[in-house]
This record gives sequence, structure tokens and C-alpha cells, in this order.
Amino acid sequence: MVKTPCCESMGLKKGPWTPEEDQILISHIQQYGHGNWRALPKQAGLLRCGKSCRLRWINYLRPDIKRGRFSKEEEETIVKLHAVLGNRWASIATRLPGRTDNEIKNFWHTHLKKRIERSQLQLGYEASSAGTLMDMPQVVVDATSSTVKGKLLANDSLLSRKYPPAAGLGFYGTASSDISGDIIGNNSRSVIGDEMEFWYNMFMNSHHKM
DNA sequence: AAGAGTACCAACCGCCACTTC
DNA sequence: GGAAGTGGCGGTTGGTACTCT
Repeated sequence: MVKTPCCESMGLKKGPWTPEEDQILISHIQQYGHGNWRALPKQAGLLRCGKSCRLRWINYLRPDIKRGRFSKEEEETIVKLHAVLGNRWASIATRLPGRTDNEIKNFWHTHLKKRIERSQLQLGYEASSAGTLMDMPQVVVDATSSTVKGKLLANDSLLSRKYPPAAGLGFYGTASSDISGDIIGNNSRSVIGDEMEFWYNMFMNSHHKM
């Protein structure tokens, strides 16, 4: 597939959006919807590429966006889902109404990842006894060898959709039995239920083979 | 008060998947 | 079946705000 560079054509604006541009985009979408993102900026009279318009709308201007700090519940949900799904932010976002994949991704990198890394330094299983899920150690599940290593990590770089856990490149989840109860239990047949259940089963199968 | 270091987050880039022709 | 167009996703960057010294 030939790649289609964003904002390739000259004269398209980049960088932060102005309130005027926001207003134009909002009123255009409210009036006509966003059937075709590529055509939208032209129709709306914006000097932006369609991709930029789409991102701005989805991550910032959408009326149902929830802004502000993540609640404790949201944090825990992110940690749990990340343990099962890896860096599939869009999937995680479907579980958190009003939150965008971008927001979750940023939050992960700026807060949760560090927190987990810190808890790894404290090392270990002793710390886990203290016990919130946020402080729990992580257990690596090697999907290829079906082994679970008692190792702590927070390496999410291998867990993108390009290298899903099934590829054997390191699937990990928290060593917590409440993953199933919470995620699968509460989410059965939800939007992402099937997909999550698949990865969950992968995790559990590997786990039980220990 | 000012400079350095750090944290945060909006936005861009490149790639992949899906759809259409 | 394959090329082209488009949407969507995750990784990354760069600017700004904030904190520390």
C-alpha cells in the first residue's frame, strides 16, 4: 500500500489548534457530520489535513470527552486492562467512557508506568503482600514456552498490535487473581469482551501450565 | 529572580487494516 | 486479485507549565 503522507501538500497548517479553528471544526461536524475526514477540512475551510482534524475532534473536541484527573477506579482499570491487552490503547479506551486512547496512553507513560517500575525496584513479592493492585509485581508469561517467570517488568514496547502476545514476545499480566473476576466478569460480551477474553484465556492457559 | 531539570500532554508521523473500485 | 483511498492505531516528539536549586 502506498503511504499517504499527512499534510503533504503545501500550505497546510500544523501545530496547535486555535480556538477559531476549533470552532470551525465543531460547527462543521455538528452541521454535516464527519463522513469523510480527508474532504472535511476543505469543506469546512480549514487549512488542516483530514488526519489532523480527526485527531483534534476525537481527542479534544468531542462533546463526550471527560477531562481532568483519572479516578482511582479508572487507574486500576487501566492497569488491569493493560496487563491483559498490552499497549492496545484503543481497546482499553473502549472500557473507559469519555477517555481517549491518547489520553490513556499519556497517562500510562507519565504516571502508571513509573509507578509500576518503582514498585519493581522495591522488588518483589514482599511488596505485593501490601497489596493494592497498583503495587503488585508483574509476572511474565512467555506465551511461546508457556512458562511464567517470577520476574518483574514493565516493558510495554513489545506489546503493541504489531507484536501481540500470541507472537511469543512476552505477554504479561499482574499476578492477581482478580483479573478474571473484574475484567471478564464485568465485561462479558461487551464491546471488547471477545477480544479480551481471548487474551485472558491465553494468559490463564499459560499460567496454569506452570 | 533566574536557570536547570522534570512532568505533562497535544499533536504529528508512520504503519497497518479495511473498503472500494 | 490487486491497486488505491481512507480510517485508525500506537509510538514519538516538542512545546509549555511546573518544580527545584
